[in-house]
Amino acid sequence: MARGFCHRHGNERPCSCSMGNIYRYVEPVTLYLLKLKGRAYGYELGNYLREHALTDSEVDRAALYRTLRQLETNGFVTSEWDIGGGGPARRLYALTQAGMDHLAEWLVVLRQMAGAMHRFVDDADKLIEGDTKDLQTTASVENE
Amino acid sequence: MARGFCHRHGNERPCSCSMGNIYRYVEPVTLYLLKLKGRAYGYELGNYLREHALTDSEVDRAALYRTLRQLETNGFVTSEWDIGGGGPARRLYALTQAGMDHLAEWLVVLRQMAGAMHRFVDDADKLIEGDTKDLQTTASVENE
DNA sequence: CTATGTAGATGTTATTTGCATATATTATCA
DNA sequence: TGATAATATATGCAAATAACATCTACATAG
Repeated sequence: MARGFCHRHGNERPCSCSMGNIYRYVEPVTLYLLKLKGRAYGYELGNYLREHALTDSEVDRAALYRTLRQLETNGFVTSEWDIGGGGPARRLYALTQAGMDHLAEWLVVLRQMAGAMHRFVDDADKLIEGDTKDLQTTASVENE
Repeated sequence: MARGFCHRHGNERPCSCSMGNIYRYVEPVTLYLLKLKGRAYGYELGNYLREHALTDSEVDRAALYRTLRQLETNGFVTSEWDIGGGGPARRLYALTQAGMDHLAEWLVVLRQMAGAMHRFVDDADKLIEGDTKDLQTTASVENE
């Protein structure tokens, strides 16, 4: 639980990397990407994962592969080998109906969390108004 | 990573308890409560923690105590024993300036995360429109 | 004196993650 | 041809976290 600025993402603003480990929400984002792409393999999904990430923390490829296997165990995705294309064999994943429903469940949870987080930040902002230096302003000035 | 409805919080809606373990954000909420209450002891904070929680998951008292000690180690709070009042001795905590700044850092991070989460949910909602049963509607109907 | 509630702390175990590494196939280029 | 780079999946292990149970200690009600 070090201080908020991390070496990976620079010093413009506090970064979730350095606020203690925050879950990376690999599962919902993976389900979403699978729905978006129709069918895809792990390595490919790994390339889209970052731009849809919910935190600053990058998702480890190992975590993604493990998540996909777990999702399959739970019946949320199916997979089959794709030997055809160039390069090493790929395990093609696709969402099941259960997976679609599970994504919908995640959305209910995440909407709730986003709301709670937003309210918390607003409340806290009102509370500390003036008592701390404005981090964003300070940082953007430092960056000129 | 069981399905989304949990035994602790009933069946009205999917619950973060059952979506795999999601961090409980004990640290920022603790910092916020300390700022709000001025000075307080762990057991007391434990009673307010739930209503300010960012997830459905309840916070373990042990986790709260450990977080407070950790915050002290990092210089974000100070503590002293309060022997005076009836009952067992209480360890009274108070925020330091560094703790205030750290809370401000958390707010930057959480605001960012809340935004990302909100956008994610909106995007995904558009994507799955119609493909899944509407969980909230279904649940509220089931509950009549 | 026992039970209960308050208050804080610790130990054990399980899960999750990050990092390093293994393995295999194809592509590229000298 | 041989070296090596890129693609693709997977596993082992250490460290961090979390849940749950347990423990000490004090006060008060009955």
